[in-house]
Amino acid sequence: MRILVADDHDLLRDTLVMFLDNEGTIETAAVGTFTQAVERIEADAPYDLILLDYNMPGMNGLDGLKTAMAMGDGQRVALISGEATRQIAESALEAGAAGFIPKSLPAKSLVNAVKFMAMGEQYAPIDFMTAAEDVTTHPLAEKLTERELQVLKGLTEGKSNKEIARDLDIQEPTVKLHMKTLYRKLEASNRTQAALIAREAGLF
Amino acid sequence: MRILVADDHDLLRDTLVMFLDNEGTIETAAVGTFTQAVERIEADAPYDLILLDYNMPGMNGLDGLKTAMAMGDGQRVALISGEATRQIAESALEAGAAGFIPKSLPAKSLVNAVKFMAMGEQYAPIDFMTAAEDVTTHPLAEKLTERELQVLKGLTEGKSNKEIARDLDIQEPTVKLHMKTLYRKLEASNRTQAALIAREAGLF
DNA sequence: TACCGACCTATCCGATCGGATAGGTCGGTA
DNA sequence: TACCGACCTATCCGATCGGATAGGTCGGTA
Repeated sequence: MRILVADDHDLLRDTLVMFLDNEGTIETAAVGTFTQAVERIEADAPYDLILLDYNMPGMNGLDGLKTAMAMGDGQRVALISGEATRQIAESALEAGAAGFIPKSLPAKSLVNAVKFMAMGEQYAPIDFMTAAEDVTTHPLAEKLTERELQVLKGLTEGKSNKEIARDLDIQEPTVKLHMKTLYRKLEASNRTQAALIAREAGLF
Repeated sequence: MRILVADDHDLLRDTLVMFLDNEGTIETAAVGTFTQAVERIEADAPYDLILLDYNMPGMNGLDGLKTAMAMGDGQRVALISGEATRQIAESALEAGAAGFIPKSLPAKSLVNAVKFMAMGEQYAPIDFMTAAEDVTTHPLAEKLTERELQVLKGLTEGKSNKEIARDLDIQEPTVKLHMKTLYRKLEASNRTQAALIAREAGLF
């Protein structure tokens, strides 16, 4: 069983490699950046499982996950992260990741999860996926309608009303209507404040 | 030598405890939240060194550090973090922390650092403190004049040009001038983008 | 059926923004 | 002294924003 670990935290790498090597049946490789991971996969594929740190250099969030999954003959790739939200975990699993591992997991569970995934299963810690729910599904987001969220997303990308209208295929006055509602709900007095509040709340 | 580790990442706790216990001369206790750490210190003080995770529940950044240091007869406390910036590390050291440990450290160095600190020394990894310097003193900030920074600060607070002008005691046209220059330097096409870019870069 | 919430459109208008143009002060340097 | 960069002010104008007012569709529920 061959596993590749890519994480810029040497400590996690060292630990994981040590625990996995102790299993006897597992052969572990480890690198510290996404670029190195890509090189390694190109030279050494296929792996039974690849673990990618969500916050490592070059990773660019889920982009790196998708890139890695597309490599070779369709690699099994799992995300590992200390800070990622439940939303990110869900997006990763939807995108076809082999699993999601929060770094808050005990070493033993972590090793078990890795073996589980290397055998072809999809893994995510139940408590993380459920417990975090209320916290992560931002209270703000619940107050907003679907359209308002779409408009807000455009705003947090620095777009003008006209651009947002074009992108959503609606008229500019409608965008303004949603903006007005958004300001009220977010307690903002202009678009810049609304954008900052949305970012602050971790939306998008 | 008695050491207390407080970190919500079970993996890190397990690893650290294992490595330190292997030393023979070190007795290690471990907890998962700041509240537990406080209880443990009250019951069990003094420790030769206490390691606190910067991002753990109840920690509230440097507040937890200061609280812990003030306990008992003046505890020696070090910060450990996976995500903290150089600025945070410096603030911690200035506040009198025994040291700062980024989680990117290899396991061996980490254990050595802990022992070093437990013996009364102050520790911080040289490369982290220097290498991060250029990154953290944001390149953006260097390109901006003092006035431009003041105007940008107002913008990131969601203020209008008129409000910024009043606060800085200059005329509105002058604020607009600085705005125009800011858009050019930040490669933004409107105030919302400029505000988001500034926040993204960690300014203010 | 009556009503409601989410959504969409149109029109109007004052405020603000974004950019240009033209002028100035002041401290520091070739 | 001549020049430059950082800063400040004023005026103008088209574009955009923010808010109000009035009207509509459509699916779901009392």
